[in-house]
Parts: sequence; structure tokens; C-alpha cells
Amino acid sequence: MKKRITLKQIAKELNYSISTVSKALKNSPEIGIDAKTKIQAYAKLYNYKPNNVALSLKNRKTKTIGVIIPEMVHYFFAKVIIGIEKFAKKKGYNVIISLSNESFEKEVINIETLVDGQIDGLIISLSKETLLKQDFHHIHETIDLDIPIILFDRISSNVYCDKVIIDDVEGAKKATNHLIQNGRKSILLITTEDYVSVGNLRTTGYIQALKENNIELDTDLIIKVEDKKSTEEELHNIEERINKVLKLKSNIDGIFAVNEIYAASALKVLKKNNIKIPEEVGVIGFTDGVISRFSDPSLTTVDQHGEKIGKEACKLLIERLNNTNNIPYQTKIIETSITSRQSSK
Amino acid sequence: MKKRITLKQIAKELNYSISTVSKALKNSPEIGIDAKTKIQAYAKLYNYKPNNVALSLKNRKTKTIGVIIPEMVHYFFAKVIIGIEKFAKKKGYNVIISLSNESFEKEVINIETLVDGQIDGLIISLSKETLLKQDFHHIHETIDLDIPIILFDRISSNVYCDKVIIDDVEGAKKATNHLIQNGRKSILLITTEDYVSVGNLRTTGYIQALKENNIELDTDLIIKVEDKKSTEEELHNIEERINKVLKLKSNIDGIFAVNEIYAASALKVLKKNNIKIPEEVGVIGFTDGVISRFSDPSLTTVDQHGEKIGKEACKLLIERLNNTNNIPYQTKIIETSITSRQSSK
DNA sequence: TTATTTAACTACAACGTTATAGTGTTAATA
DNA sequence: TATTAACACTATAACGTTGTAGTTAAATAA
Repeated sequence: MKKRITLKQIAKELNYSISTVSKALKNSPEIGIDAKTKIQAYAKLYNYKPNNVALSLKNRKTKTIGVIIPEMVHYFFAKVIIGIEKFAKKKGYNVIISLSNESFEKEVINIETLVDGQIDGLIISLSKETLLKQDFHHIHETIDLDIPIILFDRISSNVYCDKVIIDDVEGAKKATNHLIQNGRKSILLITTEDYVSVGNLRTTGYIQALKENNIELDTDLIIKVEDKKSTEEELHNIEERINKVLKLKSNIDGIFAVNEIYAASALKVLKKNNIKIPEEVGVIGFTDGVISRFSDPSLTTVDQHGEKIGKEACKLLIERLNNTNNIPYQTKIIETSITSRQSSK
Repeated sequence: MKKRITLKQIAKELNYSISTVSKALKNSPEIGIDAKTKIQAYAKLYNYKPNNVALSLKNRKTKTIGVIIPEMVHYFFAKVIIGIEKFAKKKGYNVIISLSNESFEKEVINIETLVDGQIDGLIISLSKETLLKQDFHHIHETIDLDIPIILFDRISSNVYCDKVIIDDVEGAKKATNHLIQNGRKSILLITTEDYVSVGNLRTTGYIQALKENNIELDTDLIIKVEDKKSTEEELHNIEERINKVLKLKSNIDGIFAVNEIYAASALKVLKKNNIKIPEEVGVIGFTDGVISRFSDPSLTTVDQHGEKIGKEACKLLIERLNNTNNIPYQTKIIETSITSRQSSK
């Protein structure tokens, strides 16, 4: 109905020039007190708000941050977004979210669309496909266009930019140590294939923890899952594999899973086999999410502090946006912590 | 490094006017074949892309849709966003997401920021606080500004706009009937206080189903939870209340919970009391989420088809944006369906 | 040959801002 | 009294587009 009022309209109505109106509203000392009060009152009355698109064009910045994540239904990513959103709002930025859906192609398209004049900078967690392909031209091209990118969680050492990660090796070590300190010695690891960087690193942490505790590594105790979409079928597959190893190695007394889903699957299999948790087998997962909280027994997890990650990523980005002179790239490492629940005593 | 090239630069470089370049790139018949090929080649070489901010200013539309949801870590909202995002992308729209965090004030601020020239239309699920206050001035003001709003899930009949909802009464009826058809007669309802519209409607559905099946309503079998943040403490509280009723009414053979969390709590209490699920008590939840899928036993749920809701909301919005003449407001009702899992046989 | 059409361009305004430079008028200074 | 400074404003350009209305020069028609 009533479209938003512009400087032009105010100017015309009050018989001032557009410049005067603009300056009056900015409380410029150039403008007389009469004009100021009159203009400000009128603007308030008609609820004048500057048009941000015009401002974006003028200032060549949109005050908008783009975020591209592989998936939405992950508690972790949701948490990260909360962190980003909160910090961005506080700093006067808006957040545009895109989903790559784990596809390289969608990631490329999303970046292109966002970069087309809509955003000042990007925060991205790379898709699995991108990681697999090791093709980062779209990232580099964007950075070349002077649009800063912050990578988080799913990163690559082949990309030069700011990054926010957790110390996956350390986190996995903490998790494994947690089990070892409970007296477990035969710990099953459920992880992903090595091309998924986080899976890989967590495997490393597991191995290191064993070594530091003088426990011999038994490769039969490592299940590497092809990290596809978690369809019912896939889940069933994983459970089958866990079941097999459990039958084969009856002395297993601990399970460390590199994500919630694998941990939940482990719980299921254990219960089906009437193995008491945590008395007979202690279980710990990575990622603190809803599943962990509501599973039965509830899951001890390595908390990644997603909100903190989001906040730090956003902070790095905004710092870079405000700094015209090139500061060197940073990699922030967010500490993990163990959230102890029923599945480990 | 190399900022994006503009029409102006191309014009200068090739010694044409800006208009000629613009038209050449639009393949206008006004421009000669020589100029066209030269300009187009040059544009391609330097990867010319029109500046969307300039276009937004010119066309007075941003091709961006704003979405405001109360929370991010809800599987349902995540699903809705996926639906919105998919459809929006297909139609050339971008999506900006804001979180109200269930706060009226944040909702108001979010709308204001988004409306300040960034978006063409809004898709909103109202915050609990807004519903409680019944204050919708911010919604109405936005609509008055000619910025269409689509409400979904958390709506109010006091707002006149397009809406997308599920039939909560019908869904709750389906759920209750599902239990009744399994031979259950004494069904515990775990719902919210009445001011939460969906809780209220689902309660109604429960009552209707009982009536239609000639089962007498026992108000002792209805637990109404104050719907606050689900802190560990709150959860414990809910479990306590369920436990009490369970002890009081030993003949309970079914439980219908109006959301996943309540359903998960119910499972926990049942298991603690060594009550067999689904043999002794069948359980069904509302909202198909991760918890339901990974709980033990997995939960039968009423699926709200969040993605569909998102898609329909987005569709309604884009239709309205493309239709200058005022079409009457619609309310789309998305069918629910029961996803049968282990918790009910 | 002169008038008219056509082709192939260019100029300009506008979208809504803001910063810089410019213009009068009045008051203060030399 | 002439010069300058202070005040209170206005004009203009620019951000990057696009559509409309010119403007040339050559080609065609009368």
C-alpha cells in the first residue's frame, strides 16, 4: 500500500534539497537547527528508513555474509549457524544461507550466485564431494575477486584462507583416553574412509592415544564406513558391520564413534546383543547433538562447540572485511570438551 | 585483487557507450553484429556479471526471500528451510535466514532489518512469545508496506495473509486412532499448555478421536507442559510428571506426545519402569525427526512433511510477488502421514 | 536532388544514497 | 569601506544498471 518514503519525497514535501535532507538526518553541523528539527520530525513521522540497496550500491558493500553448509539437518551445522547469526547481527550484518547438499556442483553454483553482488564475504564448510575431488578453483577464484572466505570444519590444507576448526586429533585422543581411563583396553573405532578429513584426523587421534597408553593397535578393531547419505539401508549396513566385529572380538570393552549416528548405531547393536552399557562396553561419540542427548542410554560425546566455531568464523570474516590491508591468514582451533553422559561411566 | 568488471569499463576499453555495451550483452537488435560480437567476446573473457545490487536498485526488487524461524536446531524447521531453499533457488531467489529465538522482540527487529530494502517477501513461523502476546503489529505493518508475508506452522487467525499449515487436529486424530486401532484404550496425552496453537489443536484432535471411538475422556490422562526451553532440568521435570501419572494410572496402554522430545521422555520413563514397548504401551510422537529415528525403540510419528511445507510457502510467496493484482489470501493445508516404527505395533 | 527511412549507435534519466564542491547571504574583521 | 569568514544551504557526481529518447550517417524513395 504505502511504499517506503525516500529522501527525495521528504525534500520535495518540505522544500529542501535532497542533500539538505540527507545531512539533516545525519545530524550534520552544516544544517541549521530549524531545518534539522523540521526534517527529522517529518522523517520520524513517516518512518523514514534509508534504502539499504542504495546504500549497498553506494558503499560497495552489502553488509551481508553468505554461509554455505553441506547439510541443514545436522545439529552441528545448525549450532554453527546460530553462532554466526548471533555475532553477525551484533555487528550489523545479515546472513544468507545456502545448502550444497554435499554436492560439488551445487557448491560452485551457490558461491557464484552469492558472489554476484550480494555478499561481502563467505563462510563455508566444504562438501564431501569437493573434498573427494580436491577441486578448489571456485574457492580461489572467489578469493581472487577480493571476497574473503572463511572455511570451517570441513577444510583443506590446499586452500589458503582463514579457517576455524577443532583439533580433531586432540578431540579423538581425549575421547579414547576417556575410555582408557575407565579401564577399557580393547576399543572399537567406528570411523569414515580416510578421504573425509575429519574422519581421518580422528582416526589418527585414536591411534595416538593407544600408543601413548601402550596399547597395541589392532586394525581389526577399526571399522571404516563409506560416508554416504545415511539412508535406512546404509544404517542397517553399518549395524551389520559393527555386529560382525563384536562377535569376532568378544573382548571389546569400549567403542569410540566419530559421529553421533555411528555411536547410536553402536548402542543399538550392543543392546540387541544384551551387552550392558556402560558396564560391559563404554561408548563415546563425537559431536554433541540431539541424538546423543535423547538416546538410551544417553551418549557421552566430544562436544565441538559449534556455536563457538560459528562465532569465531564470523569474527574472523568481519575482521578481514574491516581490514583493507592484508593480514596474514589465520587458523583458529576451538577446544573440544567431553560431555559425560550415561554411555560411559 | 581483480575486482569485477563493469559495463563502464568494457565501454571505455572498447570505445563504445555504456548503453551500447548493455544492449549488446542483452542481444538487442539495435546493435550491429560487429559491436555485438566484439563486446560479447570481451565480456566473456573478463567474466562480466551484472551487479545484482545495481539491478535490485533499478528494478526495486531484490530477488531475495527472508525467512524467520523461532529455532534452528529443530529438525522440522531445518526441513522447512530445505524446502524453501530448493524452490527459491529454482526460481532464482536467494534466501536470508533469521532466528527469532522464540522472542517477540527479536522477531520484530529481524523483520525490520530484513524489510529495510533487502527482501521482496517474508516467510515466518511465529515465536512462542508472539503467540502468547498476540501482538502482530509488526506483521501487519510489513504487509502494509507491500511486502508479502507467508506464515507457516505457528500461525494466528488474527493475521490476514497466506498461510501454510498442517491439519494438526487431523494429524492428532490419526495418531490417536493409530493407537486405538492397535487395541489401546487408555491413552496418555503429553501436550503443551493451550496458548501454543499447535499443542492446543493436537489436544483437540486427541479428544475428537476418543469421542469418535466412544472412549471416555479422562482428564487425568492429559499432561500439559509449560513449553519452555528444553533444558536438562525441564526434561527431568517432564519425566517426573509422566512417571507420576504412569504410577497413578496403571492401565495406560498408549501414549501420544505432541512432539518428539515429549515422546522421547515418555520412552525413557517407560523403560525405567520396565514397561515393554510396544507390547504393554504403544507410543507415538508428532514430528518426524532424528530423535524418533534413532531412539530405542524407534518412534512411530506423525510426519509433518516439513520440506513440502517449505516448498508450498515459497511457492505461495513467489506467486504473490509475481502477481501485482491482489489475489485473495490462501491457507494451504499439508497432509500429515504416519511413519510407523517400533514403538507402536 | 531532396526528403525520408533505416541502422547503429549515444545521451540521459532514473533507482536512493552520500560526499565534495559550490553558492549566496549575513556578520565579523581589517 | 572593502575583505573575509561563517553559516546554511544546494548542485553535482558517483555507485552500476536499463529503457527511452535522441543523434548521426548512410541508404532508399520520391
